[in-house]
Amino acid sequence: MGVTESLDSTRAAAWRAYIEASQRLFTQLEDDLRADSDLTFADYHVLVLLSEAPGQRLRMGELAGRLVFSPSRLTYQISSMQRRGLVSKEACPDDRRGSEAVLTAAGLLTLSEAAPHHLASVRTHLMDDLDDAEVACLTRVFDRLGRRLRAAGTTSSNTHATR
Amino acid sequence: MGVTESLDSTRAAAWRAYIEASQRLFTQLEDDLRADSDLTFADYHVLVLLSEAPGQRLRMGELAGRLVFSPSRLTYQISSMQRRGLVSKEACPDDRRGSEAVLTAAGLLTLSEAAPHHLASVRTHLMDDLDDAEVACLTRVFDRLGRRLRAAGTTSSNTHATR
DNA sequence: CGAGCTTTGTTCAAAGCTGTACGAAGCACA
DNA sequence: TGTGCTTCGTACAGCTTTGAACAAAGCTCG
Repeated sequence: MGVTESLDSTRAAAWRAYIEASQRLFTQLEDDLRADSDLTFADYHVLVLLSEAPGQRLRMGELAGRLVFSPSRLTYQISSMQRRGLVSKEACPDDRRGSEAVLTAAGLLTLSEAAPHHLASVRTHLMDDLDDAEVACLTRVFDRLGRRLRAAGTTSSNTHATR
Repeated sequence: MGVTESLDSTRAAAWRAYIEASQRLFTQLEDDLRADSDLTFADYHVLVLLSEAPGQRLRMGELAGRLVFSPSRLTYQISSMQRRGLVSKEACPDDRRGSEAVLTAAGLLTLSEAAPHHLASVRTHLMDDLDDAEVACLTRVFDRLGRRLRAAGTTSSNTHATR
């Protein structure tokens, strides 16, 4: 019997469906990805972001921000990828504190081999089932949400009205 | 430029927005939860599921299935909660292989203290910003997705049309 | 019954992730 | 120029998660 009151029942249902399905979707995509490529979801995203960046390189901090990774997690992630030859790390020319992750040729190759499978997997598990209105709705909702959370994260402070 | 071709651009945008915002949302909720309760998102969900189950107890497998946890992860999760007194573990009467997790009084109390804060956090970070049509859309989309993935998981086999 | 196959949950080692503490730079302003 | 504050990324210790290997029951059919 419901501790769930305080979220009206249609919203509670939405919330649960969203959580559970997302969880399943992410694990499914990870599994597929690993089945045909030796990459993690995280690895894949690093490769995508680097491949799109000018010079195929990004500052650690920038990368961490976009991936929604803690700094230490990113350090770990990148050194793991470095060991496997997917990226290299260079000192940042204009800020001697910083370093940047750079996509290697091997990394780009790996990405280009993995991408078709991964995208197919995204399509079959998620996108093929959505009509255009639904896609539009998701985009609207999650764009807005992402913007709000990004903003909230920047301006410190714990703003969920608890008292 | 883009390895992203093969997903039309509106869908690619939807996909990215969804991934990033979800990631941010989950971390935000974890942080809030931990800030006012000593619980993890996982802990919280275990407590909710047990509190709703008849007899406030569930088989390990059942729980793992609903949480989308691997068996070993659930074993670890439950023993951690057991150490903290939130649940206990009993042998299953009718199947001597099995065991069930049982909610303790302390667990229930902890949940009832944490729930209002957590639900407030879900509201302010997500739900308050959604109009009814959006809620309906999310429910429809993720319900369907969840059902499909649940089914796919059951009937083994790797069905993402790769070849 | 009882020989094999399946299901349940745990264990263990290896890998991943978090938070805290730091060292090294930059930056501001007297 | 130098003193203190901030930002960048890393290091390390400890916890979490994963996957493979298992033991213990159940189940099926001859």
